[in-house]
Amino acid sequence: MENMQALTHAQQRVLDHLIERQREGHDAPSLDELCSELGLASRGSLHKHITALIDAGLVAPMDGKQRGVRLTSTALDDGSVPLLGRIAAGRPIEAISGHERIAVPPHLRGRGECYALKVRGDSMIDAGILDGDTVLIEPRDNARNGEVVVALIDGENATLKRLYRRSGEIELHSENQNFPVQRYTPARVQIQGALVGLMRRY
Amino acid sequence: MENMQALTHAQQRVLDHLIERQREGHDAPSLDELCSELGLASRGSLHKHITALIDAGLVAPMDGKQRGVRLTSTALDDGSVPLLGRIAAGRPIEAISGHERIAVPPHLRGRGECYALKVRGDSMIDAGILDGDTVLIEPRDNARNGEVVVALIDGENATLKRLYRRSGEIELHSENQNFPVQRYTPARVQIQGALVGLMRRY
DNA sequence: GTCACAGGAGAACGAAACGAGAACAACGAT
DNA sequence: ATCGTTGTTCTCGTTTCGTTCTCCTGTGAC
Repeated sequence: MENMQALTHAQQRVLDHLIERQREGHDAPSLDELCSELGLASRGSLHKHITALIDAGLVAPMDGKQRGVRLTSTALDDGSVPLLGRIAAGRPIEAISGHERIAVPPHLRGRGECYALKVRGDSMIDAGILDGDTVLIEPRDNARNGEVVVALIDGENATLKRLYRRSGEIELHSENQNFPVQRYTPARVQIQGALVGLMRRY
Repeated sequence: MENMQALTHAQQRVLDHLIERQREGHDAPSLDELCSELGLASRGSLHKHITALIDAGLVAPMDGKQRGVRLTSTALDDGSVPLLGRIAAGRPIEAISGHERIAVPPHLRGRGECYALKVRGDSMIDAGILDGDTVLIEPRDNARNGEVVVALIDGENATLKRLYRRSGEIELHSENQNFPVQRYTPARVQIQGALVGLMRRY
């Protein structure tokens, strides 16, 4: 946040590799291991980059400890995901106070970043999405036919619905017989993300 | 949480081996046994690592006792849970090969130990439990009225059903109109666990 | 061209990790 | 009592590792 000067090419490459490593569950490496993984022949060069990353606050300082190369929480993926709010049919997303986060097992997440929403209401009950469930949303602006998406209508109302494209129109299906199918012109519907996972506690 | 300094390589290796051992049901080893299993030649070195793990709170202190190497509960709790098999209506649980485990966020777990099952079939679809979902089961031999349980009928068939007690009988409801309600005498129904969580990937 | 700079190679040093081995005390079985 | 096993503690040498240093090379700006 404070020392926000851009990283050089090589520093970025080291950081990317560290993040990749951690995502795959490897433990903290030694400098020699990192060297061979990065195709370097000298620890000294690598050490320069790591100290630069420490100065940038992206890597935790390793005070002489062996295998001390660890990512800082900012760059670190601790398996949690921001819980942004509640979503229901026909209302905008209700923001949840503060910056709450919720733990999510890796296999429920998509590839990239995603966020969580609490479901309010029974509008998707026939899709097995109940009131109180937590859904994981991968931010996207497009979706395949039949995917469940967070759709923003007229820039106002965000809802969780199953999306179909039919002859120039967009159909948003509530999976609940009591709710009618909604049809809109593509211009009115903006896709904000797609459903990639669900968690429920009993 | 308190003394959370990273373990060294060798310490981690010892800890991993101990966890593996315990998960496979072996009893507590002696230092010599551990040495040969780990490929070490000296008890002294191993003992140093074990005391380090004790300091880290991952192994219970063995005050001179023989075969006193026991793991702390925190060491065993890596946020994963055994994935025991698949469950469907009317068939016994299909064991899944090996000792597979699956990561589960802490808030989905009940208080104690629990395990995971993959759901096969649509018999609980109206309860929002779909084919392919992963359910978290807390082992118990009793349940409150209306809870979803893993019930073993006549010691043979395990199913996931909603349980009600009605006038001396036990009713097992499939949450699917196509499946009839099953009624049994209490003697024929054995409760194996209760549903505490659910995960689904899209 | 000169200059600055990013990037890498390699050597050297001190500290820590690691494992071997020996020695000793406590304990159990024979 | 005696012997073997086990936990514990110690020293010692080797390896690994982080750190620092100097030196070399390419590149872009001036």
